[in-house]
Amino acid sequence: MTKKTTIKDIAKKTGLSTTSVSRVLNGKSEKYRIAEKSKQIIEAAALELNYVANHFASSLKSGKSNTIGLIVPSLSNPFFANIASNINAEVRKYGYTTIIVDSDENVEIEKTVLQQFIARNIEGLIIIPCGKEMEHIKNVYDQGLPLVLLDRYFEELEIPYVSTDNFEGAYMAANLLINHGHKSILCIQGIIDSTPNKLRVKGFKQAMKDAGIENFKVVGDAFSVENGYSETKMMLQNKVRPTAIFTLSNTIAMGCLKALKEENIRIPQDISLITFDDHLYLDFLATPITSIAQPVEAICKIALKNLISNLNEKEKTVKQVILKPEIKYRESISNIKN
Amino acid sequence: MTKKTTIKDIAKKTGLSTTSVSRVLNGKSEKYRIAEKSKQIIEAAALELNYVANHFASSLKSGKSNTIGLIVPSLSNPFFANIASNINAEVRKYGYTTIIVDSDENVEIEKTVLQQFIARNIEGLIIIPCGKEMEHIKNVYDQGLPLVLLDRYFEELEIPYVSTDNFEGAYMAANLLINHGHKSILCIQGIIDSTPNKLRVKGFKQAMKDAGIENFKVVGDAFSVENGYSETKMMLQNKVRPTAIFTLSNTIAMGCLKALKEENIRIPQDISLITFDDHLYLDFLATPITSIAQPVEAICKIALKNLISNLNEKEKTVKQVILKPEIKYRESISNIKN
DNA sequence: AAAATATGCTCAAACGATTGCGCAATTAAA
DNA sequence: TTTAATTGCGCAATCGTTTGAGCATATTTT
Repeated sequence: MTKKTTIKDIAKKTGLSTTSVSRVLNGKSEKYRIAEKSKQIIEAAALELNYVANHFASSLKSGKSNTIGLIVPSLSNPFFANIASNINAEVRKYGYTTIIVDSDENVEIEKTVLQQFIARNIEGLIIIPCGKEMEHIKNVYDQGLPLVLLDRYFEELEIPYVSTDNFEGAYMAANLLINHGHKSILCIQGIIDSTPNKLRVKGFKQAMKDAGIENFKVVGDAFSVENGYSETKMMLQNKVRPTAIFTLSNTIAMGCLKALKEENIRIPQDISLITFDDHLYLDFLATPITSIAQPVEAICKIALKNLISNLNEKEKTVKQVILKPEIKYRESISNIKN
Repeated sequence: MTKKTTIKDIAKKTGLSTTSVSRVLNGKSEKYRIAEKSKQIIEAAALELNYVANHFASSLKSGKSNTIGLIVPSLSNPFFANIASNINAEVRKYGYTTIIVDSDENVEIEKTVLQQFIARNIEGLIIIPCGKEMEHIKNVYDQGLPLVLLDRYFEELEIPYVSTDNFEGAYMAANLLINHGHKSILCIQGIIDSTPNKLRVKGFKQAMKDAGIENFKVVGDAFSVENGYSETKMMLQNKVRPTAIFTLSNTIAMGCLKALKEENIRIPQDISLITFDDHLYLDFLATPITSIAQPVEAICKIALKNLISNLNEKEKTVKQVILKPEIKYRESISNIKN
């Protein structure tokens, strides 16, 4: 890069001090009584010299970075990509900049990124943790970094989060299957020790219990297409098959669909399917898939409101918000009552 | 945030100078002959005090940020989200950090973000421009910032890019329709003055011309679901309908699908469909949709290789790479020959 | 034993911005 | 006219690192 213009260059050119230049360029000319004329001269010079403030320098001195960090486990998961998009737009409204990083569902990367974020003096953090560990997050929170967990949170921690009522969502889903007469259900889960997964499984099991159904299974271990695919494939090896599948994420559902298609299993004639997470494309599938939709926009809006208020006020309030999911009823569930 | 540990704290604690601390912590203890013992003492202290280097300070002084910036037009578009995910992973391999920003298909935001990136001393830039303006990009490139355009580029500029052969892709798509006997085709395009769009339209028209077909139309103006939806809806008002639709992106296709479904138009019996951009879900649709797949992974890998080599060598080579797309043949095209 | 080399470490000046304090010069009040 | 208040601006320290230059002490070479 060619040498960048600094505040000094402008000072030299205008014959004013760097102090005045800085003040004008930060919109503090009123406060520090810089003459209107000087202001205009400085602004003109800045424009002419194509000045861009060095973020490092200003941030180093002022301690403000005007940046919100966002860590997501995987941008190739439409659910998270969508969240990223929403957060990004929302953050801008508050005058901050988002920097987004993909942790690739890898806790080590997550930790590294977190360090980098701190090194970059981010003012607030929105994070969808991988879900396996929490100490590092707890640490930065305790050190005073305002943050909000999204989607995956930690029940035992006193840290703000915004998520969906995963228990309820799964309970609703399972119940829907039950009400359609299903008595043999396979649940393909995601990351086993993540809170949403645990709660979804819990909700699922509770529904089973309440209905007195014992013929169910919970398998799988990742929120990925591969997991959905392989678990479905394995299930299909058995002579006795469940009548319905409940996938705990849209990626898992995608893998499941792939496996079913390969084996020519029809939905819902041969097997019923319901999944957590909604997506536009679910409507256009061979059989549109019923889903438990999370209120993504609301989650993002609330998370940000929450975060920003913690940024501004000293005393932190630990708001933990759980929003209700909604069933998007489509044609993937057959009624096999009697 | 509670006060962070600085290099000074470590110096104080260990009784050594900040210089030595800095050198040890940067892995330069060999080069500057710091005693092994001192090194260990310093490392232990850093660990104990939970030291994280202030990125602003070091970047300010050294001029290195170790950061690659990525600007995408919309993370809610799976195609771009996928690119972001790939780039992110690839960048990490080279030891850099990516910061991703979503420009929301808004040139003004794109300009602002670019300024912010410069203020943050990014060392390289990967950008999928909105596609409408290029001066600001040309400017930073001329000032020496290594960058690579992805997907959307500018033919007339001497700037590195990696993209797909859009002309060829569209030509192939159109030809496929023609070979199936289609003689009345609707093309729903994206951002009109973006290069990929222009080339796709050109390829489409060339195929029409080569086949002597005059009964075609090119409509639309955005790479969005809404655009696909409304253009399809409008088309459906007419008594005379095309026999095939060619959508120039997967978002447009999604909107198109929505409209077709609402009006109960079947694919491919009532109308055939082919789209640019592939996605896993296209396989599971009511009728799996034939697509022109771009080699996303290769694009990202090459772009990064390109960028990194420009980072390291002084003299820039302007590599402009065009990769071949591939047809993913599925069942969305009916044969209506004769 | 003196000279040369190696070893281990520090000084202090940057990097580019922000900011508390203070000082002229001008204007208003007494 | 003197004093007080206002206006307009600059000095210089500071943020946390990095780094060229240099300085003792210890070791090796002659």
